[in-house]
Amino acid sequence: MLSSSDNSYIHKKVISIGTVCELTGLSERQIRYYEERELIFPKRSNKGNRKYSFSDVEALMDIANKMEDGLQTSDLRKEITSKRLGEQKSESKEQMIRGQLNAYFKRRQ
Amino acid sequence: MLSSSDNSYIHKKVISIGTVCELTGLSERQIRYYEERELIFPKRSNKGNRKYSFSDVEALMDIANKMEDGLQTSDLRKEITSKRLGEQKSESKEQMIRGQLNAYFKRRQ
DNA sequence: CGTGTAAGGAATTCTGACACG
DNA sequence: CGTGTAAGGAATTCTGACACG
Repeated sequence: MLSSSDNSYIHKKVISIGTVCELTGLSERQIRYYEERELIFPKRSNKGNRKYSFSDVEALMDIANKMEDGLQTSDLRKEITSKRLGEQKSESKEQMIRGQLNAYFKRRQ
Repeated sequence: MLSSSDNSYIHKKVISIGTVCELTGLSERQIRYYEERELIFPKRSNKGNRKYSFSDVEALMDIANKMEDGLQTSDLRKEITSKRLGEQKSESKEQMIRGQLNAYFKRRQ
């Protein structure tokens, strides 16, 4: 029971950051920052250029949505960790609620 | 009955030429030349950079093999056209034989 | 015919830092 | 905390052309 399908190409790291920006609507700054916070893990080419897979792109779109909902990168980091431990359901429910509350108060400002 | 599978990502043109070189072992020059001969059709980014799909990469590896077998780009061009017309079998058989003969004589030189 | 290469320019990407808040 | 930006450098990509054969 895998969450992401194992189509030969989805995990190949071949897309450079500019193209990822176009696909996700995120800025380079945001994408690099999410890497710094260990939410995504691009490969590096010989000369040091970041290379992303389609699954990275999917992950980034998910991250973008959750950030909009008011979650913090630390929340998303925990989510990734707890996914590994199989405790996803209860954890993410809390975070979903917290995010929605955050978003609510942001709009009220 | 499609020859290439329709996995969401295989046809997305997101790979830049340098990465295609790494994936195929071909030079930039060769890849651009095969485009000039209308064997592949990359997209262009806003600023004019070529973007290839995984299916383009597969096509290039096929092209590379056939060029090694002694076929010419014009042969491969015909092959593509005849594929569209559904006359693939007889045509490609001739070309295969021609290619093998060419390769044979090349080695004899 | 198919491919290498030098040429010059334009666009891409990288890092570390300052800024705001 | 998350993101924008200016800075300077290095690597990428592009086109048109000459070369060999």
